[in-house]
Amino acid sequence: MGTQFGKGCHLHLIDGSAFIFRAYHALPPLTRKSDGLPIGAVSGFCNMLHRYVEGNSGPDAPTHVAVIFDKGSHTFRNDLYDQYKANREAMPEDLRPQIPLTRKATEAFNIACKELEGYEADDIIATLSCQARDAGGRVTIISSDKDLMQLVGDGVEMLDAMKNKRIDVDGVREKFGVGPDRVVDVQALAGDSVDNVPGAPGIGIKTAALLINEFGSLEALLDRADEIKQPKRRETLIEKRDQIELSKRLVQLDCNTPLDFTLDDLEVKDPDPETLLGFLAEMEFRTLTRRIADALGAEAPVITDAPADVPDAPGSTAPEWPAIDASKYECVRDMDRLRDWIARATDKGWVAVDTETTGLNEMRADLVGVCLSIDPGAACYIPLTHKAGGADDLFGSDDLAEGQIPLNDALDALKPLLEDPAVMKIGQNMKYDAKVLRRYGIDVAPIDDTMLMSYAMHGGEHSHGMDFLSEKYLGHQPIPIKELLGTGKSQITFERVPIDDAVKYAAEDADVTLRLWHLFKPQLHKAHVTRVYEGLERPLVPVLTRMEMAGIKVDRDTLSRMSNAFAQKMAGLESEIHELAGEAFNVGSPAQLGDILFDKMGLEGGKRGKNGKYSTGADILEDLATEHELPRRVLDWRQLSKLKSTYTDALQDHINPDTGRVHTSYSIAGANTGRLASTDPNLQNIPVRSEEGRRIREAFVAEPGKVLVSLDYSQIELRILAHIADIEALKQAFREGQDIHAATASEMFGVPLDEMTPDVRRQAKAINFGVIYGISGFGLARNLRIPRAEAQGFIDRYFERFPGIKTYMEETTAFAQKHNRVETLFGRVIHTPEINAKGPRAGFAKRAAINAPIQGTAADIIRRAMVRMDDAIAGLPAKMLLQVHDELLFEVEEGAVDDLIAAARDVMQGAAEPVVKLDVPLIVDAGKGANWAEAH
DNA sequence: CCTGTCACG
DNA sequence: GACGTACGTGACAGGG
Repeated sequence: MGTQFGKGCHLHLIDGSAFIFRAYHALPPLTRKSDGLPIGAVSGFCNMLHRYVEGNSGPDAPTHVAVIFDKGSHTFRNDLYDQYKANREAMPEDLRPQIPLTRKATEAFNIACKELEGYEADDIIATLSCQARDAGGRVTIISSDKDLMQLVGDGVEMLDAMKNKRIDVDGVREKFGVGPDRVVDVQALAGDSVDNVPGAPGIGIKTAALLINEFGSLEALLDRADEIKQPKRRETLIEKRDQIELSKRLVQLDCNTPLDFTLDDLEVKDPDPETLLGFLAEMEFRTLTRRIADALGAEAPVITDAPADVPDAPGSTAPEWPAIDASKYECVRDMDRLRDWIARATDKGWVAVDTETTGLNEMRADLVGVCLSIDPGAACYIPLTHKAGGADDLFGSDDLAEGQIPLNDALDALKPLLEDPAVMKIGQNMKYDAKVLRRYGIDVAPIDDTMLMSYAMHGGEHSHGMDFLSEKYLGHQPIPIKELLGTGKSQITFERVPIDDAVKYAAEDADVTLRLWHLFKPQLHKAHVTRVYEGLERPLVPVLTRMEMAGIKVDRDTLSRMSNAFAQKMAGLESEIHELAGEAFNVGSPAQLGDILFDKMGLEGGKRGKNGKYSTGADILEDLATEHELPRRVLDWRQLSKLKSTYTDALQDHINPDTGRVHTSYSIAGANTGRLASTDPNLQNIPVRSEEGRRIREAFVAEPGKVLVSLDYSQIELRILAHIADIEALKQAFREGQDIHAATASEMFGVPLDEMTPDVRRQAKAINFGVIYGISGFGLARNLRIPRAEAQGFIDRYFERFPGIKTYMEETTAFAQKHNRVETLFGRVIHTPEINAKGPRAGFAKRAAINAPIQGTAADIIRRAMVRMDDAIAGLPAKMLLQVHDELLFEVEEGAVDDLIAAARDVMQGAAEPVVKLDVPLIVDAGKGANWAEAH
């Protein structure tokens, strides 16, 4: 052992990605029994590794071995050619979570596992092959990928593990018609549809080989292309020379990848039975565990058959868990202890993580401490930047408290753990912690999030905050943060909390989170929401993290000027209003306004709300406006007041001084239907409907040299309704690209499309939206300002023309009444706990139940688009900034606008597939401009 | 802290 | 027959 790689050595290089895909496609979609984790590909992968190891006896056995994986979707080839591998299908959603597990499997077999950001596995294989060959050793590449055939020769061979067929120089010649040294020339000409390498159109492998053999090399061929007799072929070679040369650079493997290890690190090692069997048992591979235990002469660990017994009732925790006891948590104050925790977490494969900070704004808050928890009851707090002097120290020293690991030392130690692909990081609302840590240079991954698990399983049932979940599912009330920080004016920040108190609070949070994870993880499967969680909730965390941290540039001067203009106009309106009223009062007070309108002025139609005050909503003032001038003035004043206070004033306070941009925060688990919600500030309700309001969007601008691009789904909810309720007439109208509201009106009222009046169309539009909302005669009447009976007549006629809609509404409410939930097309569950209630609440629940699958499916679709978007635009100088339910807003360099629109539109229009094949096309409209008003 | 109002999809 | 209703959000101001 320990000899240097050289003559007599034999290196095996396994193409890990090929193994994974083979395993995935060869096996049915197996899941782990206890929790439903998809596991088919990992199982096949382990079987293949095992078979490989078993077959490695004899004189030809390798002395060195490594499994090589791809890493990152963007490589230097994408820089050469942005369409490289662009038509690759997205990774199946149930495969993605298995990828890190195959790395872990490789390590469990004690085989070196190598990858390099920005490089394909093929390049690493090429580099190692060259190194091994130059050192005088032999190489076997275990793969059947033709892209690797250029490496064969001089002691380098390939082995197709499936067919157990060796590929040597003759094998390559058989496949390509040329020797390995000319394989890239042939590939450059023939191209590759799988990797989207263009090549020379009309020339395949056969012709390419013929030409290369005739001219000797690609360069000679291109230089002497005019000698070719066939005119078509000659022209192609001359015209497409650039494209062919680019293709060669794409297929040419890089033998000089910067590796951070040497061949000697790849020496064959025997597996450690305990590690390997432990991993296999954790995966619950019964047969394979037994087989390998036999082969190793070790005892097979017991894998229980029963799924983990998970209590659903509050307070009934698993019996082996210790009680939650805040006095038992460790305070980590030196590097030795920290390293110990990190080692234990790495070994375990998962760790609950919670950060403590100076505030709730992730873009501004500073890190104060980090907590880890590995087992129920085993949690620690690592204080980092607590200040000396307690909460009652009025002058609060700025010196750091004693006994804390220097921040940078701790972060350096934590970074490998938090970024380790083989260790699951568990959090409650992990986006918060990920954003904070991202500002300290740490990219937390992979992650699980108990808040999102609860959301996937219990959406609509209850909230998903940690305190609530702990109380309900663990029967434990965590220490309220108020006890540490106080409230109101005397509130302190976490850095002022004495470390001893902080340990109890913070470590408890990590402990609770870990316990919730243990409870929830196996339940996802039973609740049939694994796909939803894995595909629609969890992957959004890194996407939103990037969007929120990018922020959007907002021009303060524009807002400030508008504020002043609004203030002036409001002052003018206010004095007019006072004049009309005959006295001064607070226009902004609905109570005072009501008294003026209905008591003092004696206008008709005063309705008192439940607090005994007159109602003065916009619809009421609108009605009064025909009788008196004052209500119109109030309406105008209110509009300006809204625009000023909520937008032109408040938005300025949200401009981050460090970035000059506004960073919203999206809550993933905020809305019942699966929609996102935007807070601090809400950038999903920036005015657009009124001309005056829309101008606020002029303050949302692109950086110099860049453009804002907006893409939005056209009528997505109506399209989904047409699909779900299966309304042929609507589907047809969408397929033909008709104006859907006009088509509806035509169908309902028998008016030909070319005779349609705006008013009839408007009514049909109101009905279409009403249907999505769970239509009622009252609601439609109010919206259209028509008598209730007339509205009911419209609805009746609508149902007559589109009976499928009525059926959908009835079936959906019946389903909800029976199951207490409804579902989207993608399996998102929305609970409807009020559906069987008595009284008006049932009506609310019914309409919500009708609306939820439609709104929710639309929400799922744009979530899918967002999850795929990063990969789709990876090669472009563009960033996704905002989501507004059916719209995505990007900031992109001017030159790349068209490319971005094409790429993003593709993703959005195809976002339902392959899980759902809609009967209607999804159409995405695009706009661009220097600001959001122009782009939208 | 709750309510009314109003901005968005 | 009466009851109150279009679906989903978040922010701000007023008023107790």
